[in-house]
Amino acid sequence: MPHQLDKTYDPTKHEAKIYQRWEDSGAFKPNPKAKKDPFSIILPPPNANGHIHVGTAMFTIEDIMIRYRRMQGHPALWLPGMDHAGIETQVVYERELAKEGKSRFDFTREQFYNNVMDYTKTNQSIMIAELKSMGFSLDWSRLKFTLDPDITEIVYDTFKRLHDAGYIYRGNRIVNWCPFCRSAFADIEVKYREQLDPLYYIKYGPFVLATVRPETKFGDTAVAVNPKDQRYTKYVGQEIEAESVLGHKFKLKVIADDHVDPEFGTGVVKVTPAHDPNDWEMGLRHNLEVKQAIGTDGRLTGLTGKYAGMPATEARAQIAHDMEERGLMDHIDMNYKHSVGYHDRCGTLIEPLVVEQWWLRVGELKKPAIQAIKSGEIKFVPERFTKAALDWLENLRDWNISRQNWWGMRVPVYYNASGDKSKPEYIIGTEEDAVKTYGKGGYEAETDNFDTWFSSGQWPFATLMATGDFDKGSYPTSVMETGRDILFLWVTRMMMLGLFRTGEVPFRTVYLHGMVTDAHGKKMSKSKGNVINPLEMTGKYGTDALRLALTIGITPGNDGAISEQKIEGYRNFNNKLWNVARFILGQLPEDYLPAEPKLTSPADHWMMAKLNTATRDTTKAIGDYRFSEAGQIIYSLLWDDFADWYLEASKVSPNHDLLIYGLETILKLVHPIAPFVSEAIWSQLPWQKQQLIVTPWPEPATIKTSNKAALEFENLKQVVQATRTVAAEEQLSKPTILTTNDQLIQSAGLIQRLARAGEVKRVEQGSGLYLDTTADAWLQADDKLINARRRRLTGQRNEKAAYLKTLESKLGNTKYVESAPANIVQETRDRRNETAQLLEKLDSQLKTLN
RNA sequence: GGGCAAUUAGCUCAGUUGGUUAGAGCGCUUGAUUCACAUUCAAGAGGCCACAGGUUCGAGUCCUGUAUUGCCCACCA
Repeated sequence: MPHQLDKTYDPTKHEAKIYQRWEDSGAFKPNPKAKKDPFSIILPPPNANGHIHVGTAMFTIEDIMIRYRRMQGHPALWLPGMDHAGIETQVVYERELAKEGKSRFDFTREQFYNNVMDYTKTNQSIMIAELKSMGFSLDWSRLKFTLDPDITEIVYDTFKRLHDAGYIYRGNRIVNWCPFCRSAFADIEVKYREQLDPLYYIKYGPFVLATVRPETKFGDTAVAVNPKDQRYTKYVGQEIEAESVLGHKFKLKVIADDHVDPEFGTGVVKVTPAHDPNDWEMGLRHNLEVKQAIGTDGRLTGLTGKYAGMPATEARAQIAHDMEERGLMDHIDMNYKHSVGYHDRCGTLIEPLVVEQWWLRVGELKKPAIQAIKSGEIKFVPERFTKAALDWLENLRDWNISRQNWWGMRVPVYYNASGDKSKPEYIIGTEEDAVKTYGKGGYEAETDNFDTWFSSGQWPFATLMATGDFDKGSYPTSVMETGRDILFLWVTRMMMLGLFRTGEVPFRTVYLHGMVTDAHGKKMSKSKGNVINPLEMTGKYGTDALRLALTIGITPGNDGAISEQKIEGYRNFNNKLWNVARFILGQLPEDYLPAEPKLTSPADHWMMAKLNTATRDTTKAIGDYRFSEAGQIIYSLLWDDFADWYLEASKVSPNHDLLIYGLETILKLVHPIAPFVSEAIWSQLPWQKQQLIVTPWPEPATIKTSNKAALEFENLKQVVQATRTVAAEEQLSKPTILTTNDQLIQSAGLIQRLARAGEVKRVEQGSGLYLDTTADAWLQADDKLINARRRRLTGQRNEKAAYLKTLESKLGNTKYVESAPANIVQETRDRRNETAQLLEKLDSQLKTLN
């Protein structure tokens, strides 16, 4: 019997080897022989621009589902991928460049792209190694990258199909422009921050009006008032003359528009269609000219005279100052609080600008997604996100899918530069197509890239099409598990694009996890210094410890706190499991082979019942996405039941087959959450020829357990615990237990050992300290001891008496007896009887003291 | 402004459709320990389940309202 298990479990000795063995054996690939329905999850592709973080480690949830389904006999596919993550990677890379005092403008666009590609590829291999170290049973043979040629081809094809269906258009509209990235962004990529800014009340001909942005006044093409505002009715439709900060006079139309709030400022607003989304809308309604005062570089344009070339932020103060000098400033409110948009990736102030972009018309596109949610074809865990997703989709406006960044997937468009007006303005396709259409040199390639979410929004079907799994039942995928924070950014878009392209939902269930926070529920951030590095933790405590810490005590959709202390606790759990195995294996005879366990002692029946219940409950919990609960059930099964009671009991008379059966069952149950330690122990079982990862999921045993026998052990436990309590409180050493119960006597040796009792004696009539159990057992005690216990006994007695009273009044309530379910009422009756009996014993005992 | 969470032991959190005297881990107190594990064992203390109403035989759980905290969305000249 090879049972040279170390005294403690050392994860570093096992993990890498085990992972290698799993991968080499092909266990991560969906088993073609598995008979059940395919189960598939697409890994949300991590951004290949750094190391994994605790958020990435949360994909443990997916591994749990995959391992569980694999063991259950489903062909389970977990498909890994890597995201080029467009702007995010570019920003990270540019930060690196900045450290060397460089920027992307020190390179050609092509050089830059190639450098980022190298950077990404390097990071990818780091990332892959780190994902492997987490124990993730991803099928690496199917690894995909968002910029792979086959993926790109599929994304391009979708784009063409969308275009042909009339969902794509190119338009010159106001967009969220980031002057640092020199790119437009979607509304959802703008994060608003509340801040204080001066609110300038400037003189505009006959008006005084409030503005935060005097620097945009060169782009003003009207002044607006509310149509109902009596104060200004006479001006509506007129032209006013005002003085420019540059000295000259100019004229502006006065328009009436409902958007203007008469209560705000003076009720007059300058209208700058080129630099404000609302003004843009007003411009459309009133057919106003669009004059661009700020360029894509964030600097003032030629329109602004001497201010041209000045960054907009600087220009503001300068212009305000100059206006004051010229007497054009009425006053300044320095306490104006409002929220201002910043680019969520690079943190630069967003400049609304009018720039031509590619747009996705969502009006029709979103309908099937809305329908799929409403009909329940796509379910959310937790459920409350259903409404959030619906609301978002219903209010969704056209999506700007083009980006002017340098790192990304190019929009596959070629423009007509042939001078031949009979040819189309642009085509969608390859360069070859462009040559065919426009002739050599007769075209210009689009330089815009796709919004990274436009391509990753196609990830489920694109990856499966590229690997050839699409038609083999892996699509729709079973579950999409990802962070709550990208519900709108990613999940809803996958629904729209997936349904458009395939006619089917991309996934049936969306499971959203919350954010991982520090020990006190605070967001982790470098500046706070509270970041937990998953690799540091797994190195110190083992991967399984981290995985358990990310599973237990964490609720779907809610933030979950994690601390080194918590991880350490689960390291201890793994060590406990290891030592349980060490202990059991150490006592097996040479050449032991397990047989079907026979239940002989009450402890056996009790343990078997516990194992069955836990198996059933764990299975149900995992199936219902209650992973935390599953973890807790197993934790308690191993530690509280198996180790603390059954193993201890087995020391008196071991039942090897049941010990092994219990150990194996626990290893199977815990494997999805703690794969390494369970596999490490499993590999020590010489009769097990296949790896645990591919071993069938346990089912409740068919062997009959006796409730009566199990209950006997439960009684014994209570006697033991009650004895321990008294012994601990009164500092007794080896107390004598008296009992009138023959069954207890049969387990005398066991009780003696577990309770550290001196003797267990059969008596005709009990005396001494009655142990608070349903078994008839007493602790032999002299008057001194009983007197010492008197206060406690009285307390106990009063507690029972009060409880009995509530039970009796409950049963005295006819409404309760009539309307509560029969089994609940019966339970109450049983408890009443038990309590009454107990009370009687306590009373008679107290009487002997008087 | 709209929405969603959360509020339960000192801390971090469970508590599945309403039904035992509300649980866990950590922390704390006391004690133990050659015999699988000090990454251990045993025992203990600690809770008006945020507050106020309501529904019900019965509420931590359902409803209404209030407060505090966090998040999301929209608007802000």
